[in-house]
Amino acid sequence: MSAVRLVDDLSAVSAKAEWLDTILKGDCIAALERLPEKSVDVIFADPPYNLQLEGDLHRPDQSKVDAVDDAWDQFESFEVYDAFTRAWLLAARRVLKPNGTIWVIGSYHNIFRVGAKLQDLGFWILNDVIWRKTNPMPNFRGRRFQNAHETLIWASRDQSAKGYTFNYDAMKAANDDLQMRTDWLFPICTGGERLKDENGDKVHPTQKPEALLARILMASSKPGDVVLDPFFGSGTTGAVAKRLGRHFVGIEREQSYIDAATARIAAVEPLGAGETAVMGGKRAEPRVAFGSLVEAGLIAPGAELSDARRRWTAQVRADGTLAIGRDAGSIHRLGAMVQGLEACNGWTFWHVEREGRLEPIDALRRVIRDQMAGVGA
Amino acid sequence: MSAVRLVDDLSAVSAKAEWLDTILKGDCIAALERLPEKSVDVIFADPPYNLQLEGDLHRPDQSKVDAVDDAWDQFESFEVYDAFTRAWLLAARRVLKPNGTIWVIGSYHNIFRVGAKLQDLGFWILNDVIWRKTNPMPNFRGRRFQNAHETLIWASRDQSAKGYTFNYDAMKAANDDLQMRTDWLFPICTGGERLKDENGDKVHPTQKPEALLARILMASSKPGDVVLDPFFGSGTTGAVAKRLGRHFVGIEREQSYIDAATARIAAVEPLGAGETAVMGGKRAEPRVAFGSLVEAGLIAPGAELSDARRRWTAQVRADGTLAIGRDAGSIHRLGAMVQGLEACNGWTFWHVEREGRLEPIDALRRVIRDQMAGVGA
DNA sequence: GGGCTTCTTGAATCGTCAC
DNA sequence: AGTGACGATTCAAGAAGCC
Repeated sequence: MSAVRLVDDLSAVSAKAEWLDTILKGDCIAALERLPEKSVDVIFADPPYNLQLEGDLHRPDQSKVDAVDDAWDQFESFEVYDAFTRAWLLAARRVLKPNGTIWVIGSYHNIFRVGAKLQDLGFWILNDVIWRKTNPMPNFRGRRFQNAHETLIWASRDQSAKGYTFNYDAMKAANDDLQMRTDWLFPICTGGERLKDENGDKVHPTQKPEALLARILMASSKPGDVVLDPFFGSGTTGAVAKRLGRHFVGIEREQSYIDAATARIAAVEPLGAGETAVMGGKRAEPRVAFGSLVEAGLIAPGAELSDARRRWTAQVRADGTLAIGRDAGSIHRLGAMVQGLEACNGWTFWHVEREGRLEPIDALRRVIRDQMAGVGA
Repeated sequence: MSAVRLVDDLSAVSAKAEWLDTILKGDCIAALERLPEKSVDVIFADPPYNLQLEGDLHRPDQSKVDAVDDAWDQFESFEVYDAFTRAWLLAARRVLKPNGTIWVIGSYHNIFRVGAKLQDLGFWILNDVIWRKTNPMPNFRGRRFQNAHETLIWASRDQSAKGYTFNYDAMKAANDDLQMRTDWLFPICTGGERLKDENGDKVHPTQKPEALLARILMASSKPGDVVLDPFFGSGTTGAVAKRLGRHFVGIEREQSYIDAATARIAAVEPLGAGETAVMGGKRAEPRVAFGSLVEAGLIAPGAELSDARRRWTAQVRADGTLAIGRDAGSIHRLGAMVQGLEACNGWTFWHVEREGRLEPIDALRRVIRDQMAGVGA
């Protein structure tokens, strides 16, 4: 590293410090353009829904439903909404790191337009996720199904971006050891979590539950990552990011929302590093070559390996390869060969006999890894 | 009615007779253009998803996943897919009655484009509905969330069309007297319902479950209505429409699918008029429940329920209601009615005969609940 | 037959690293 | 940038096989 680059880095860090963990006031697109490119790991966006409400809606008891009729949710036409969507998605894409991902939440009023535009701009959809509401608002007129969900789209920056963060093992563990599905069940934001002003009115009409953001950030970010929310509103994204040990950047136009979010986030107590750590699986473990087991004396050259049912056996050679008759190769290649398959995980396929029982050689790899961890500690 | 109008009507009926309850062979758009305008009550469309698969996918046991790689699912680009979508939606809109509605099913690969195009063409989205799968294919590589749902869009022809059919009370009654929500739980189509050819291979790669179509048609059509499916495939729409006393029209290009669908539909026994009747609109009338058991086939429409001492019996109907003579209602209400009580838990009151013994229907509900356990949350 | 295990399969945009 | 080696990864049902 040269001194010049070091200065560059320092200036970048310094520039970062100005906007990390802050709320930028102003228009979403203009603010996005002020941020450095490729600087954000995860974007969560809850854009205006373009609700096309005609007149007021009344409950059966004639009470008026407090509809989302704020000025920021009014668009003249689909064309105008599409142009707005395209503009902010483009600006968001510029600030996203190459391996960053974006989440957008919406309802049937806008989500189809957002999804199509995401695809048009080159984003690559990874999943659509359904937030099933335990307590949705009823359909008061009885003319449709009760609208009981919202839709989230999760997308990477490009089709070719394979290095995005997905904490698969953590998600699976949190779901009783079953893969996390695309249908999530959460209550809507009510009670003590719902921000109210001094009159007892809700601060923001569409405040999202923290549990939803927590799952999103636990699934697709790492501690220390930068999380951007271009429609910050009451700051749920910032509050959850801070609590989970992620940095946040919020963009918001309305001062009343900024005030509420600022106070809210200030009151958040971050969890400790141990609590926010992401559970990693085998993928996160350091690589160990089979040969190093032989070198370490955990398996002697000449030892015999077999599969779990003792259908095939192979001999360990001093160079860390296996041999069956005249054939030789890696533990993986020979495992594939004897089974007639394209591929094979030799670590779990091959076993060694210890005290009369067959044990996968993966258990020996564990020994090596524990030794490595012990040295590092 | 004048004689002229009567003749016109007759000729219309005569013309109808040629295509009602038939499968039209040929290109979807060309066939749609041969149908009279404003002649269809409900359209159910399962268009190609444009899956964009690249390499092979293997399960952890190295077996190869049988991908949907048929020629009909291949499109050169989003632009080509959009043009295709626009063309068939326009042709479908012409044949739809002014108060008709359209259902389209898709996945995240295509549904956003379909939804946006629906809006562009003037359709008015009533709901998006989520089909949650009890048994979806896992994500074998652990790189994303398990894709556990598909999305349906339900739309009317115009924003101004307020007279569309929605059997609100029947849906509510079938859902334990709660409004039917937009998240529906069904298994994918397997077992005896899945059509196989003489080699035991599946006839169609994406056959939809009949329970899904049953709910759609029970919700949005009346007996005698005309139901059109422009991507008929193996004919699930036709089979369910016939069983429920609706007319169907199918459009399909491939002869093998037509042959399978023809035989399948010929074997369907229509239910009696009493079983397919939808409950009247009066909200004060007794209501019913347990529709999901019926949709799931755990209890067949027409089956007889009785109380533990066989003092009373009632008949199950396709919309999830019970009938005793001229009376109809939820399991709770009819249980109360026959006993002369204010309230009654129909789940424990009503029994079904299995292997000569009476078993409370609550035991069947447990089956459904077991399906739901472990899902979501 | 019954209970148990094993096998099969489903609309799927399903790697990463070193050389 | 292209190539090849490493080695990580699955849930629910129904059907079939086995004692």
